[in-house]
Amino acid sequence: MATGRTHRPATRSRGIPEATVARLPLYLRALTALSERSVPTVSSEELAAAAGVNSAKLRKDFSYLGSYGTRGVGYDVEYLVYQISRELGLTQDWPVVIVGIGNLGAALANYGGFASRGFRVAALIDADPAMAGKPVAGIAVQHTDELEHIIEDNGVSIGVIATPAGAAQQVCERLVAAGVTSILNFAPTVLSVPDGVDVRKVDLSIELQILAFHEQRKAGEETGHESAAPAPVADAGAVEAGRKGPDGDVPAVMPA
Amino acid sequence: MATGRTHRPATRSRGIPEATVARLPLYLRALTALSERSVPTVSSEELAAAAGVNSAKLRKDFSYLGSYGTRGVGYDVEYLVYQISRELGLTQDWPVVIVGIGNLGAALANYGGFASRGFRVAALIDADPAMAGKPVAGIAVQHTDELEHIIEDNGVSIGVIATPAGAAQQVCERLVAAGVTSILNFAPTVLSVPDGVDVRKVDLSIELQILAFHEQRKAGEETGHESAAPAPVADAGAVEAGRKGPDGDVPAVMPA
DNA sequence: AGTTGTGAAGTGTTTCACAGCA
DNA sequence: TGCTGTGAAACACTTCACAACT
Repeated sequence: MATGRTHRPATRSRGIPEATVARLPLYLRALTALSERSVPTVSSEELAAAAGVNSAKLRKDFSYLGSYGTRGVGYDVEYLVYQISRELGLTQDWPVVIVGIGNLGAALANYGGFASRGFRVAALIDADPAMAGKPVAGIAVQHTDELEHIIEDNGVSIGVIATPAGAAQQVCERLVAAGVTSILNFAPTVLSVPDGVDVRKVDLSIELQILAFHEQRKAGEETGHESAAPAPVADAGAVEAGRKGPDGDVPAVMPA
Repeated sequence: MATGRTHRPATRSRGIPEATVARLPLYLRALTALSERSVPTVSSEELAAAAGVNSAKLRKDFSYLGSYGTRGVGYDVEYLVYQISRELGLTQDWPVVIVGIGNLGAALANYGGFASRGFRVAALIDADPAMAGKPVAGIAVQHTDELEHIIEDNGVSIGVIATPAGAAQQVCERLVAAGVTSILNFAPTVLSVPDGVDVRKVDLSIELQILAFHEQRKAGEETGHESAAPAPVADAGAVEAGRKGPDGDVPAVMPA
C-alpha cells in the first residue's frame, strides 16, 4: 500500500478486510467518473476494469459491505457511490492540517482531490517564521507555535507531516499530544506513536527502489530464458493495485 | 499501499516474496543510519525496531536473501547494506525522468533521497512551454517534445508521472513507446500498460481515505457504541433478512 | 440469459517456537 | 548464553466456479 502501515489489530467491529478497505477509494474514484458521465448502472466486470482490479475480487470486496447489486443487471452507480462514501466515512467533514510547507506541502495543499472527498485543509503550518502569513493555495501559513491551538480549535484528528525527516518525530508528538489520532507521514523516518494512533507512510524513494528491483530482474531475464511466445493476450490493465495497503500497500513520496 | 502493489505474475526466477521486497528499502534506510553512526553490528531485534517491523519477520525476510548473520551476535551492518543494495539493484545507476513539473514534480526533483540511492534525475519534462529552460533543483526543465530523445539518449528505464490525471495515460504511452519499462504514477488515474511494464502508484487522497475509515471506526467505538458525536456508524439491528448490508441510514438512491 | 454473491480451494504472508550454531 | 535461521502453524487474501436470483 502505499504503503501503508500500522495495524489496528483489536477493533473487530465489522470485519472488512484491510485489503478491501485499501481498494474502496479506488472503486469510489472509478464510480465518481461514471457518475459524472451519468452512467446509471455498471457490472462488476466493467467497474473492475475501470478500477484496475479483477471482477471476482471486486465482487468479494463489495460482499463485505452488503448486497448492493442486482443479479443480471449490475450495480446502481449513485447508490454505490453513497454506500462506499459512507463506509469510508467521507460523508462527514474531516479537517486536516499539513505541517511542513515546502514543495511537497504546497503540492498537497493545492491537491484538488482532497476537498472533493470530505477533506478540508484547516491549516498549513511551518516552522520557518518567514513563511508565516504567506498564502499557499489560498490559505495563510501559520507558525508551528500555533499548532496546539489550531488542532484544538478546529477539532482536527488527521495530520499530514511533510517536514524534513529530522523534525518529523517531534512534530508527530505535538500533533498526538494535541489530539490528532491519524497521521499521514511523508518524512522518510519511522514514527513512533502511542497505541490508538494510526500512521500511514508514503516514501517516494521506497517505491523507486521496488521498481528498481523488478527492473533489474527484467534485465537479467532478457537473455537465457525460455518462451518466445509473447503473452496470452494479457487481460485488462493488469498492473496496479493497492497494497494495503498494508504497507503494504504500498505508497510513496518524501519531505520538502 | 501506500500504498501500491503491481503484480508480477509468473517469473519465479529467484523467489523473493513481494512483501519482502517491499520491506528491503526500509531495512536499508535503518541500516544506513546505523552505518553513519559507525555501529558495527546489529541484532534482528534492534534492527527490526529501527525499521518498524517485528524481528521474526525481519529474520524471515533476510533468510530469503541468504544467511548473512552470525548466531549469538547479529548482523554486520556494512555487509548487510551492501547485500541489500545489490539485491535491490542499487549498486547500479538508474537515470530517471520526471514528467510534470508542478509543485509535486518540483518536490520530487528536490528530494535528496534519490541521489543517495542510485537514482539520478536525468531530466525534468513539462508540457508548458513557459517552463522550458527554467531551472528546478538545478536542472533545466525541457519541453514534452523532447521526451523521446531524452529517454533514448539517456537510456532511461524508469519514469515518474506527476502530471494532472488527464495527461497521465498519454504521457505513459509515450514513455513506454520510448523504452521506459517501470513507471511511478502520482496521477490519480489507472494507467494501462502492456505486459512487461511495471506500474506503481501513489495516490495521496487514497491514503487519507484509508485513514478516515479507521478514524471513523475509532469515533464509533469510543463509547461502547455510537452515541459519540460524529460517525454515522449505521448500527446493525434493524435491517431484515435478505439484505445483509449495514444499510442503517438514509440511502440516497435505491438500487433498481 | 445475464450477473451477482459466496462457499471452497488455492496462494501468499505472518507469527510461533525452537533447533542449531557461535 | 544469545541470537540466527527456519520448519510448521496460523492467518490473510485471492481466485475459482457455480448456485441463486432477476
